[in-house]
Amino acid sequence: MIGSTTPAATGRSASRGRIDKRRAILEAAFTVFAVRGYAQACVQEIAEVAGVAKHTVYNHLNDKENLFRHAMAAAAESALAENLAVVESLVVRGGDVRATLEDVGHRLLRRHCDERSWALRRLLYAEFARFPDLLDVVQGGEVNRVNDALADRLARLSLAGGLRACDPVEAAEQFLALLTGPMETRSRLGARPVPEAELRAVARAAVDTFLCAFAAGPARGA
Amino acid sequence: MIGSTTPAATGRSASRGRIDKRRAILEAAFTVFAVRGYAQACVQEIAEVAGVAKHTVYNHLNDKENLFRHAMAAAAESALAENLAVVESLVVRGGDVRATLEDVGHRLLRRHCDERSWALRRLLYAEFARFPDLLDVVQGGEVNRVNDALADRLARLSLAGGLRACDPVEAAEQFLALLTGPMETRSRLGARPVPEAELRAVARAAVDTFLCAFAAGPARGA
DNA sequence: AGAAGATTGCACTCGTGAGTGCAGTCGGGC
DNA sequence: GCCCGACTGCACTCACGAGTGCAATCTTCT
Repeated sequence: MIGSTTPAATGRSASRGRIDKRRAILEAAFTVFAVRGYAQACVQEIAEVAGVAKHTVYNHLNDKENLFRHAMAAAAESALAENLAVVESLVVRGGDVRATLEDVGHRLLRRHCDERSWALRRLLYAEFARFPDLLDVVQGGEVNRVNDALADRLARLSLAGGLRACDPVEAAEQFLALLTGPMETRSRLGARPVPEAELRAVARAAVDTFLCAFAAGPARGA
Repeated sequence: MIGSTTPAATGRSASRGRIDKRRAILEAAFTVFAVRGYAQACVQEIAEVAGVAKHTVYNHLNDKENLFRHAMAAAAESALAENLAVVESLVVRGGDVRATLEDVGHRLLRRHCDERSWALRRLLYAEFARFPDLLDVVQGGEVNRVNDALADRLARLSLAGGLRACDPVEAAEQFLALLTGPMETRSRLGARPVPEAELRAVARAAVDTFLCAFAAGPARGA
């Protein structure tokens, strides 16, 4: 969606119409903001991409600022939901902790590396100085809550004997760090699409190291 | 320097003068860009902060774009030098690998969390879409070279028996990830000044986990 | 059909900031 | 003392984009 240059992904066919223009506007806004940045993005273009008149944009969201905030919030919310869904799926099956962690890690990495996620992070970094509250809207929900959810799961895993006793929050923090840290360089801020195999390799390496530190008994790397 | 609001850190006393105005301009430019972002920063203000006439800015650097690029390059270069200096100091002393790693990790974290570094990263993220070559100027030198230098040191450490045999590049990657990853949330994109004790704790935790995975013999956490 | 509200296209105001031109000033070298 | 080049202050042009007003049109509800 982000990379799309086609003018109206949502509402061109029903050009003059009814549907949820608002959603189309927010989506288009995020797309354009992602490409141009806040200041360079002009409302006119957002309206065009949304397949809507500029006036309509101002009808739904009064300001460019408001538009930006809501677009970011919407994007963050959907990204958060995706990540949480992945984390929630981390359940203690038979006893194959390694495979489970690798799978979850890999899926988290895929989310982390897609275009929308990178755009969200770039915009957050970019406009954070001018929109300090953005951090609460985006980061507060995005990173912290994923970390907390992961900590919950790791705690369960620990109690079930899959991991050694540890501070689950710290463990989650390090697991996520081992996953996402290496991507900063590998995907060039999202400019380079990282092949699946590489994602898998990074996830495997992260789990290797993670399990060396946190596995329950006589654990050992691959 | 970044947080300073005083108009001329370098060249106000010798207002009409000779010295290296250019350096003052680049520094002022980075300061202003860091606070306002590229688009919102106006050349007039940069000139004022540098203690220089707007015209002089255009004399030294033709464009706002050029100004931005050079300011970023200068800031990145100095940041890189600082980080490399820290990594270079990682030498195999007696045999206290853990203490050495913790010290280096802690100093890297301090660099990573200071205002200039965060500003540099924020600007890179922010304007990367409009200045794709920025990544070569900044990131190419910044992250990769620090990683490479660290990999060199870890390889030496490994040969000397301080670490188990491993891919030093991957080890360096994970060590840096364990260090910087947790800071993303803890310092709120650089808005929250992280206390020394916390930096030290993160460094210790990173080294703990790192050594669990990469220590030579019968290594074990703290 | 008719009314109400949303939507549209267009033209407009207004502020802002990049970049330039010019005339005057300063400082150092000859 | 004088010249040259860098620097300065000021006023100016110009492009761009946010936000508004208005009249016409469409959609939907009754």
